[in-house]
Amino acid sequence: MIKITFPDGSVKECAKGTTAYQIAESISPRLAADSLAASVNGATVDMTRAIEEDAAIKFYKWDDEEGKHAFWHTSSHLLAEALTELYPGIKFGIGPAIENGFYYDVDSPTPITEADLAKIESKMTELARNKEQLVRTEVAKCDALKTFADKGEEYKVELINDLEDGTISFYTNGSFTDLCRGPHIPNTGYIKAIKLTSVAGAYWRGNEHNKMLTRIYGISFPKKSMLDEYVAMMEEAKKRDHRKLGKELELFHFSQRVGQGLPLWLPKGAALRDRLEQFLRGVQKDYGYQQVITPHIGNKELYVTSGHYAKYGKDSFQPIHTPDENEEFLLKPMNCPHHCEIYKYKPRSYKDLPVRLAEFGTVYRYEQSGELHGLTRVRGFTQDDAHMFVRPDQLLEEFEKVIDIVLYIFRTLKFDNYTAQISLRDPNNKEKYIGTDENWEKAESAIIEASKAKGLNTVVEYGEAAFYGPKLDFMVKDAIGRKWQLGTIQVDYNLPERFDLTYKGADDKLHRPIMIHRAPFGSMERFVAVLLEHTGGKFPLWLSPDQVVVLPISEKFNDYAQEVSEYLNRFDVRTQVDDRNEKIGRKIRDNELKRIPYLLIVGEKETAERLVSVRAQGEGDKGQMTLDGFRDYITSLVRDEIEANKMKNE
RNA sequence: GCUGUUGUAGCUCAGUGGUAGAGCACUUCCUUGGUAAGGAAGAGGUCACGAGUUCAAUCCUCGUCAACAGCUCCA
Repeated sequence: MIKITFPDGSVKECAKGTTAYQIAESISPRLAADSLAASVNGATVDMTRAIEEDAAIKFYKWDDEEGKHAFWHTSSHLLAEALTELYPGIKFGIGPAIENGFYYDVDSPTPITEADLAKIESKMTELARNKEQLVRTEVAKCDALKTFADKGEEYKVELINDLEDGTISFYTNGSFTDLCRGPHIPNTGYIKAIKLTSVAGAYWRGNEHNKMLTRIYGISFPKKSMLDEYVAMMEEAKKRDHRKLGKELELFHFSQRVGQGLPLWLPKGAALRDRLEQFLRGVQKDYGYQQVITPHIGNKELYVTSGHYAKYGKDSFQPIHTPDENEEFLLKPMNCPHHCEIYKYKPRSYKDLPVRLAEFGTVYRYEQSGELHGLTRVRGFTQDDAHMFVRPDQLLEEFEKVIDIVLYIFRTLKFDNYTAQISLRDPNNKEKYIGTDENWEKAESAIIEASKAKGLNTVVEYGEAAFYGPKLDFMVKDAIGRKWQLGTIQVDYNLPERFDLTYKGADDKLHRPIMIHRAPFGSMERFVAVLLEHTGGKFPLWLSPDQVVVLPISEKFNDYAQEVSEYLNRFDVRTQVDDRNEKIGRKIRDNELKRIPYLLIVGEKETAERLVSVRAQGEGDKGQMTLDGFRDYITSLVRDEIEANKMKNE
């Protein structure tokens, strides 16, 4: 342990290896921490210098987030310097490092477009070669204000005004001085490869009532080869875009005439989705779920009762009126109220609980037009929804069971790169949520406890809860590194209250059940999208819309090919025949590109001896098999894919 | 929703103030083949939609719809 004494007399103990930056961060997330002169184990240490040195060393280990952060942050200063020289009179907003690179928001007197990026890039490269030091100066807040006010930097002035009183740090590289708390890399000479990726509009401070600034995005690396790798990766990611693959593999389609964000599932897409549904139905049956079906619309009162109408009513598809205008119905934006009514249709005993109601429920939400994106954000989608009504003593166990289902699904589909996010309410804005503090605390601790019991690697996010309860969200990264929320599990004390749900206890009194909402896929649409990008369209065998295509060498063998196909289909192996008048090489190419898992080539020899020549996707020729042999082979592969991960939860 | 960009054949894209082109896909014919593109011919478009400017608009202007990127949002 290292004992650190700060000038104000406070003492902090840190594990050895803790970086100065981490220490500074842990004391105060704001600028004040930077200028601390701390006493470490008796000796005085300039924390600012220590932070800079940490950063300087760390970017060499490129897998270190802090190091990358410092590197990209310095790059944004370099970008600003280049802009200062190229665009006199330009004003600066903020210029942070982000997950992949950096940006700077600017207000330029002359517009900056994609076409200007090359010019700015070469200016940056030129400046970087000067190996400019990033020089730190510290000034009083009032002096800082004056400096930027004199230069007409209205955005910086606004930022400084929001800072606590005291000393403020500036960093200067070449002709550019910025308000900044660091840390940086030692000099700009380390930035060897720069790519400005795009220009976009962004509102000042993210508020659409503010002025729109120009945001210039870029990424930089200490080596040219690293940039090349990054560019190659982005190109690969583009190939995996689910919108592109969905078109190529004929899975889904959007029609302008049907409407924005309303996907049409094509036969192959529907087959894929159907497989996923059957799979989940099977799992849920094992866990004691009961399937229900509810209508696509519901009386507006249902949502007034649930509280959803007050919260989302005006931003939703507007009510449908009966001809006599006496009643209003909403397109179902969620399934919970319907399921509450199913719970309520008869008196429940404590012996009946948990009641687990599942439905592939299609819901409609009026998402902002600018937010729609392929299948990941749509206006009509189907949730793999279920609601568990449990007694308080069952809450934890039931929650853990749901986690088991989610993890089983992730294992089966090989989603290894996921994170579990505990989404709690914003402690500073409690009025945004409904329900009592007591219930919120109970719900939050149930989620935290269950996650711990299951050994999940979790992050906690405040302000991410639903308005009626906290959530455990499972996030996966897509091919381009974007994070998507898939599975979600939520604890809810509020809806049972609002719908007056009860059960008769052993004490012959009425008690209130607790509700768990959950959707392990999130929605069928989003799940298929993420699955597409995850697999690049090469679905596991059991999910493939077409599992096998039979390729006759010439038309003479079409009859036998047909016979093979019919035989396999009888055993639920999804098989087609490619009887086009094309050469075998052509048929192989086309079907490989369609990512068909198994191709069966049949010619003279196979027809005579009732065999098939097997070719596995991406693996080439696997030799000949008898019909029965291939059937056994493929059905056992399918069985293994689904069963393999099942037992690991115990 | 906001800002910007885009919309030409089923797909990927050229192109022009005087009503359009390529490659792939499609159809027909030739070819009957052994593990990633055989050959020939043909068909296919209200140039997203609506209005305006013009002798003339796919092209210029405005509006609508949709897609893309970013911001904001996500029960």
